[in-house]
Amino acid sequence: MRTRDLILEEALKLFSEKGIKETTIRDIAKAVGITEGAIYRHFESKDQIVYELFDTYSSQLYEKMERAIKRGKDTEEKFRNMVMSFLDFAFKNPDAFRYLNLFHYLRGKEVKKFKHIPFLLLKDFILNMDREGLLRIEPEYALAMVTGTLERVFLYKNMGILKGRQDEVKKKTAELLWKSLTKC
Amino acid sequence: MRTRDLILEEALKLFSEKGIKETTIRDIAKAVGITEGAIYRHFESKDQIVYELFDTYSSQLYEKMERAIKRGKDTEEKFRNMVMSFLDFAFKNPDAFRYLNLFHYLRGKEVKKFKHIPFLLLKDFILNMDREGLLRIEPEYALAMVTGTLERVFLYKNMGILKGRQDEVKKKTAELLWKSLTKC
Amino acid sequence: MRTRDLILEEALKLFSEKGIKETTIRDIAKAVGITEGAIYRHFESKDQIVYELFDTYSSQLYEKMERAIKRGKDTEEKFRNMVMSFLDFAFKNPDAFRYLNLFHYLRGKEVKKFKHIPFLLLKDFILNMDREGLLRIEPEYALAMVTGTLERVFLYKNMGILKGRQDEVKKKTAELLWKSLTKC
Amino acid sequence: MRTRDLILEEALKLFSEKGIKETTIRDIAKAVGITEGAIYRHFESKDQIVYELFDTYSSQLYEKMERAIKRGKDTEEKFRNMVMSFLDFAFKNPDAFRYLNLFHYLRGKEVKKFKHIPFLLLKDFILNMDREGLLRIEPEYALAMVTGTLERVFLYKNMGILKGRQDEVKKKTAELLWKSLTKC
DNA sequence: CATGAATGAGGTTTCATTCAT
DNA sequence: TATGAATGAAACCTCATTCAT
Repeated sequence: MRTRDLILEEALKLFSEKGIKETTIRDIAKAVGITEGAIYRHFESKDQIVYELFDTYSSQLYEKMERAIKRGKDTEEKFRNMVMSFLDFAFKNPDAFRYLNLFHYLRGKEVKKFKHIPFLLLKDFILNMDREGLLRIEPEYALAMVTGTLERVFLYKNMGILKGRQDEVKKKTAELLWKSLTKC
Repeated sequence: MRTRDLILEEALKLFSEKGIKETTIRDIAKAVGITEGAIYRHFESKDQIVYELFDTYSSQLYEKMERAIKRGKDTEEKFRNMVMSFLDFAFKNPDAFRYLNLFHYLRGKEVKKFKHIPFLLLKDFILNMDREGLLRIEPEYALAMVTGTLERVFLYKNMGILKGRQDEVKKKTAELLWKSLTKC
Repeated sequence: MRTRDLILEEALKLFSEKGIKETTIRDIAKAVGITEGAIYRHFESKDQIVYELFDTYSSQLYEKMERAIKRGKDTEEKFRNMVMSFLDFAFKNPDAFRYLNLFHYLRGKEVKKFKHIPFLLLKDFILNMDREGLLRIEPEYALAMVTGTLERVFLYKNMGILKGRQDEVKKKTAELLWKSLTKC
Repeated sequence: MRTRDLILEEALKLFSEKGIKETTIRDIAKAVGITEGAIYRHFESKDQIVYELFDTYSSQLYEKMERAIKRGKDTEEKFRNMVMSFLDFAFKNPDAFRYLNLFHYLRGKEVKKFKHIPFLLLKDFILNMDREGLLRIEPEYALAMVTGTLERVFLYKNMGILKGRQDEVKKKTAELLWKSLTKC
């Protein structure tokens, strides 16, 4: 069953580099070192690969964030842990993270088939912060700021615009977001 | 020469809705009410349409931001004007804005063929703020926060997550970003 | 729109000779003298060709039989006319007739999408003969005998087993069936 | 050697239900509960399965009819026995019978490889009836009527159009055909 | 300027068959 | 004998682009 994983691995790489439509089954097969037909012994269709990759990694990120939140003593620590685990996942799985981001601009309704959407976890957390009276801005703006900043921090780190060690970046981003969101 | 503009108009709509690869020349022709062949009277290729749309709207946004900056008396007003003009463009041309965003995750090098990249204007502005000693965070982080937040504010407004009048949203976002970036 | 008809014509020929699954789009394209892609300007799919051919020719046969029945003065003449028009169609459109027969053994429920099924006309006619007290055998057996004999007469005529002029064959078959069905 | 028979059994079922081309080696393997490769331990190719099934069942039907004929005292009883044994086979082996019928409209020359073709037996019998002066119609028409009616009686019985016990149907059909063929 | 049929390359998928285990 | 992954050819279909009209 090694081949199946190889297919997923190479598909993820290619999808995140070139886009889903731009990646052909032949591209994937070539990357794995098999023929096109062989892929269909492991997956029913290209769509299934697309789906499975999304499901796997969004669940993975979701659970990582969930665990990170639980590890925190108070809301601030929970928030920082969550942000840092988010970036940790992105830095360790850049392809997967880029891949997950492909779905922001493409779908919407179809995403509801999936078990765990990290975005929803983040949203709940921030709504909770609001209920606790911690936010100095409306929660929707806070959400936009957190998700947007996190995505860009990853992007700019990967593009070389943002320098420094990963640990440092994670810490600084958590710090910066917490301060921006909460009453000074 | 009206047809040419109609083609661009419909192509923009379709590209931003379904994606570039997912939109066929036939789709565009049908939307305009002409046939496939006719498109090639006006454009050499599909790529040319893609290119021209990007060029047009990135220039438009760039110049709008440029003018907004000039209208400000001091750095704070310049910043607020820039942010607000950015969102103004996005709200008034949602298709164009979504379209421009398609290029963040797909290309990179190829973007260098274009005259005016709004991102570069923003970047320069923030570097300048840093030089003036206004930032309380490193400029790369500031850049990530501004670009990310702006994109998400637009996205969430369009998805209905973020409510309120456009004017209000623009003002609030400018306010929030300025406060987050600068020393309290 | 000539090409569209040519495609139908050649598809009919090939389907009736080799079978539907055994005939490829490429076979049809080659027979017409165009490329495979061109077929899809005229038809959405292979299935649509299959469907349209069935619809066209089953309607045609149905209506031909309907007119033939109307031309008869009494039941006997109506019956003979119907049988003869059935064979007339088969002899003049052997491919179409063979093609229609392909569906006896393949489908069943799906056939209900079609407007005019010759079989149903025949069935009604024979049930009517029964109500008039003309049959010496149960109507279901009469139906089996008529449909079965007609199909085989066509088949054997085409295979050369059954000799003689078409007109003769039509008349003899009508005679033979009428006598077999009715009280001597 | 049980597996070999199971393969034939399931292949027959699938072929007669869905058609030969429409049935894959994988379908057969799954139905038997083995894998694709295993089939090739027992058969050289799919074609061999197709061939062997035809050979087996056409011989079986042929011999059954032969024995039935021998059991009759005079021509009428021989004829009735033959017809009834034919239907008996069809009712007891509907898949096999449907399968044999697939070959009427598909092949022609290739059928000559086979030892025993029931059709030829029937043909000889009827030519003999003609020589004995028993037929009131030309033998080719008689042949068409017999083969056609038999096939349809089976078909309509299976489809539920023709009701009644199998024994009854067999007897009635034999009666009806004998009367239709011979001088009253 | 416009039509729309046609091309040709390439995409996804299917499937009989082979082969290492 | 059996497995099941892999092959390779071929099937259906798509689509940017060309071209005669």
